[in-house]
Amino acid sequence: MHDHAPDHRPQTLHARIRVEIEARILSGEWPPGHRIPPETELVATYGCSRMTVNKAMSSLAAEGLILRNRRAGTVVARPRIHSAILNIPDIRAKVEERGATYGYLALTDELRPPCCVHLGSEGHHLGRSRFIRSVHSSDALPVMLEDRHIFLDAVPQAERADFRAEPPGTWLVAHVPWTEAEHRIAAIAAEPLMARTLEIAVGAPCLLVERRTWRGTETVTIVRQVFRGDAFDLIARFGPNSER
Amino acid sequence: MHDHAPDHRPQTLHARIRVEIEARILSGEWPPGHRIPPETELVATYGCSRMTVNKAMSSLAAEGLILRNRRAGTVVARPRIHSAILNIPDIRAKVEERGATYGYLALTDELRPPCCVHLGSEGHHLGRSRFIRSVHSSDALPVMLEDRHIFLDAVPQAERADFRAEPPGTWLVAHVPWTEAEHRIAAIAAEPLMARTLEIAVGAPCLLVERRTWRGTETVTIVRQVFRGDAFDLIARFGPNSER
DNA sequence: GATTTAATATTGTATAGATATTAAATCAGA
DNA sequence: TCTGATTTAATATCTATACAATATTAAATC
Repeated sequence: MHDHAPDHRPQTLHARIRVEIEARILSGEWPPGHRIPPETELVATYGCSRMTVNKAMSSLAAEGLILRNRRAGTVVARPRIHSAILNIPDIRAKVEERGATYGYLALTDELRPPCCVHLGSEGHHLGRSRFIRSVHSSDALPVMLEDRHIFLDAVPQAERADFRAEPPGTWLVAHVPWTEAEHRIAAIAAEPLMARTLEIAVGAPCLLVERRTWRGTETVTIVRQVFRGDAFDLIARFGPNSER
Repeated sequence: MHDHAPDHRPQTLHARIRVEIEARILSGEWPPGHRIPPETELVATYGCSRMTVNKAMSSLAAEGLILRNRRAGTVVARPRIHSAILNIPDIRAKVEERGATYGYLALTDELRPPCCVHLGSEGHHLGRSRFIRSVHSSDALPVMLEDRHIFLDAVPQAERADFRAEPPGTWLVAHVPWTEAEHRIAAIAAEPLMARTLEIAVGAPCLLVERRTWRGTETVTIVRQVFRGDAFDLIARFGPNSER
């Protein structure tokens, strides 16, 4: 096994500038809304021409990580909702968007010792986590059951957050900057516990969404959501030039 | 209603070059693998500097529409599989990747007159279509039932294609260039016909994927796929800098 | 004080030229 | 025929400069 984190130092100058700024954004050092130094200043710090800085910044802008405006300058973009699939963490917004009343109830909320998870191929060691099991409802009809781990190494503030009123998903999108996510989506039959909680028959079809979210290399959260099959669809749109 | 196709002529030179080349790719005039004139030649045809051409081409490359190599030149990329969700059209590849034997059987194959579809909000008028209902199996176990329309206005060659041996999804990815797609994913209970075809119990959970695919403004295909819930998952990965 | 006008900072676009990097093509030598 | 060195075509990067577009700020005017 010869993989010491393969030293992805970029070869070119504009790429170096790009990743340095990107790193500051992803690490949270430059949070959404933070103003990025103007090109002239970056030219001075990196000792290169403005075209080179411009190339780096343009590419970050093309990725949606920053917003640029003439005279107004450049700021870190706030994390946009990526695709409709990622909308699901914000089930509250989805429910309210339809004019229904959103409801949330935490059933379990506890700290868990470090554990190994086997989602995906190899088991990665993850630190302490806060575990929340909750039910989410639309107009008093329970539509989703959620088991969520939030890993405190990545998000230490989560230890003191109050999840009795605010759902952890909502709290996370407000408090944690840029993330990547991996999803597994499947159709399953409701097990007795799910069926009782979601008020459906045992064996009724449910949509299972398992999501693991990262910031950089650290795992932020792992969620397992079970939706009533008759109440929720996922919508996703892709294309070569989608959502740019 | 004042929307005469809002004249999206680009304001800047590099944008103009970009969309002109993009148009040739999306229209199929330059199919996957086609070699694009080198920068020096484009400089001559557009009468601009090489940096300007380079900016246009770099942005197409960043979007994955073209592949560029020093000395080797620039070619149109072949439509890559976008995300694991879009992998599903290529169920054949998925099955064979696991070492299983892929099987395909067309149950219905007919031409249908122009129709209106109501997927999404408003009903768009779509022209004649070829309709194929088929079963896809893994090691002789039926795992997916597919109803597909291919719209002949967008893909006239589809009228003469032979779908007895080759699944229409496979044929499409090979013959139709860049597309966008919209998906709806849901969990449903197997209806009697599905249950009989997929050899499962009536009411068993199934994953439903409805996909509508476009090229430019024309609808290429609309598919409705029902997967055995116990046999298939979807995997999707997203992030600010995913799949670049 | 409100409104218009001018100055200014910042990004966007474009040019011309220099050099570096890569990989295909060609050719020389064994 | 194979191998290895050399040429060469193409993209990649970088610099320096100029001007354009635009939003903010400051000044001037009513």
